[in-house]
Amino acid sequence: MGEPKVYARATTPPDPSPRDFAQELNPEQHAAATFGAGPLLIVAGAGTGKTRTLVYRVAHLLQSGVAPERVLLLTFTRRAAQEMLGRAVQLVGGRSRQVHGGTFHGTAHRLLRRFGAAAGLPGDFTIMDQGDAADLIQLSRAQLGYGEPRRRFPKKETLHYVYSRHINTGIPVAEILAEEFPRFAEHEADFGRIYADFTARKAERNLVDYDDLLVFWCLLLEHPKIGPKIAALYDHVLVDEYQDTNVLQARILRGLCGAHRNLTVVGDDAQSIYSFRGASFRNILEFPREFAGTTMIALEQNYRSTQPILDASNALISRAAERFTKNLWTRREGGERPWLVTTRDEQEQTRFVVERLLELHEEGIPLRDIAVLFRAAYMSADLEIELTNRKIPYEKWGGLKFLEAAHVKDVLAFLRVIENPRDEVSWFRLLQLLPGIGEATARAVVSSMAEQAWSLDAFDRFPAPPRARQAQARLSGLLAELRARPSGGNEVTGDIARIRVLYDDILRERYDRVEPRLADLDQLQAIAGGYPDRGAFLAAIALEPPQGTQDLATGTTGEENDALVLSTVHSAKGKEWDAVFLIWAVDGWFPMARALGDDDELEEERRLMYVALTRARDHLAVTYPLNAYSTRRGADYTIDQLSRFIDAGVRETMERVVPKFAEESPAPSAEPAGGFDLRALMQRRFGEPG
DNA sequence: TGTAACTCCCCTCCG
DNA sequence: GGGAGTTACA
Repeated sequence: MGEPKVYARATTPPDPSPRDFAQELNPEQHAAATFGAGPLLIVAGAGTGKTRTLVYRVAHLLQSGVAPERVLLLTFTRRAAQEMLGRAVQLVGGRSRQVHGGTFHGTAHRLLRRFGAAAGLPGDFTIMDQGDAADLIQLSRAQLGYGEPRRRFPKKETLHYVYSRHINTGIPVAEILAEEFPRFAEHEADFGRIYADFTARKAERNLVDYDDLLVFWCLLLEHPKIGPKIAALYDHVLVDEYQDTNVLQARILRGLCGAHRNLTVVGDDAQSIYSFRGASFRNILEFPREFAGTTMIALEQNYRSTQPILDASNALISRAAERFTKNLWTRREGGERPWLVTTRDEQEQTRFVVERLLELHEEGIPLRDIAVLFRAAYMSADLEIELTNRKIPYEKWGGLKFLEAAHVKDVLAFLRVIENPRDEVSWFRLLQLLPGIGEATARAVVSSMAEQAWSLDAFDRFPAPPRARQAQARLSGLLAELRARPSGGNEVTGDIARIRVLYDDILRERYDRVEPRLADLDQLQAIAGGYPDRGAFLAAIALEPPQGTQDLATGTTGEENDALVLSTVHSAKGKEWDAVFLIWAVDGWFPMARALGDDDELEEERRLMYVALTRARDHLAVTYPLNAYSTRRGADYTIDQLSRFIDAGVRETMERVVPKFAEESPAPSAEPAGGFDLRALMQRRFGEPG
């Protein structure tokens, strides 16, 4: 629902004749793909053909007569589902397209539009993203009188985080506060009051946040009348990346599969990296207990990486405390050891990465088969500048999203109040765009509109301060005009164009860096062209936000332009490249400073680094600078140690490298506390004379 | 009383 | 580069 339809062909070719999958899979993969009925847990290490197995399992089900629309495939991103179903088409033909595939949230959305009314959820609800939800909580907070800056009170993001954590994990708020925010424990009752208001507010305003999508789905499934109806839609449910699901999602699966128990989940506990979304790797560890009679199949043969890369990865993860034991191995011969690269500072790290990737490129590796990974999006800033200077094309995945930019949210707010006149968050945002109207006035207007059933008249009549009058009239005229025009007919782009007649001037006045922001709006307009109506556009953009710059490129699919990939490790999940660079492998960066004091978080950082290393097929380089500029200290300082995860055992599996240019300027004076033999490093590959 | 301009501070990961 | 907190001004 609501996504642009992209079909490769106008007509479907005849289904291929049945194939013998035993020839195309290894014994474990084959057993998993052709498994019969009942709960199945596939524990699949990195690069062991997890996706392939799942694709073949879908194909097997269809080939053995299961109707495609009775199969549900839940994946981490919508794109992953499309990719898998596309591959299933190759195996068993176009029927695979009718398999229901998508994310938990996307599927929840589809089902709620269809069945939500019966449970008291109107069909035309608006989906809020995380920022919107926090803004709405802020309104609840102000309403209840917690707005005054008296004692230390949690900010809206914290309020929302605790709420979301409670919903997704089922842990009582008091417990979350005690464990993670002891300084706010005394405010527990206030949290409760704010959450009650927030929940009521969402219901009155017809707003639904990410957590609600799952909660409502879960509640519908547990509804005596509607639950069985939804559960009866599917005979088989398959879940990818199970290690990144939370207890709420597990509960949904119980409701969905309780009757037939045909549930297949695939995952790798060693790659669980989404605990901040309430996911727990214990979910996958406990699956066999949760679903009695589970069959478990482990995939350990790796088809991606060379053995030296696997050796380093295995060494890294072997320190993890709790896990299904598995050791990756490969039949691939040879391969060089991963490089551990010491540089003097960030600039030299950048220089190393650029020179080395150009070298690999000259050896014939396309840029798009090379990736630079990092813990957090901002860590690639220096590299991006250099790549731009050198005119090396790149695309960046993850990090600060396009949709979080203030000017984009502004424009979406116009569309949203047209779609849902009760959208308080968007009204609040729009009102503050008018000159002379700030938080207090906006709040007063919104509450008076709430009393008047959110009619546009109510907006028209409010006594704006004199200098806002003209803008008020223009805005009112625009909204009336857009609302009068029925949505549809591919005209969301037109809507945005009209909005911009009014808004571009506001943008110019309020923000700096006007040109790139206007360019963002051009892109937003282009994206909107792919959707049939405003509702579909707004839902899609909330549920499947464009992931990187590539998604925003208009018209092209990216096939013809060869570009290096820069990505956060999180966004690199499930992907692979011929050559991978992991930069900033230093304590405080990776693992991040705030994880250092918490064992669970530290373990997750370790798994995250494991994900990073296992993305590489042939070449892997882990780099770290010895000095950094710290904004906190306002000065250069020496880094204490490289990432604690790269301990002696891991270093043994790696080749130590110091870039040649390190010698062109004075070497760092002191050996870092982590304790490497710098002189030995200097002798390596790059340091050797000639 | 409320807005707007100013300063300071701190900064993950994502559906 | 944005949000929270502070201050000057209508």
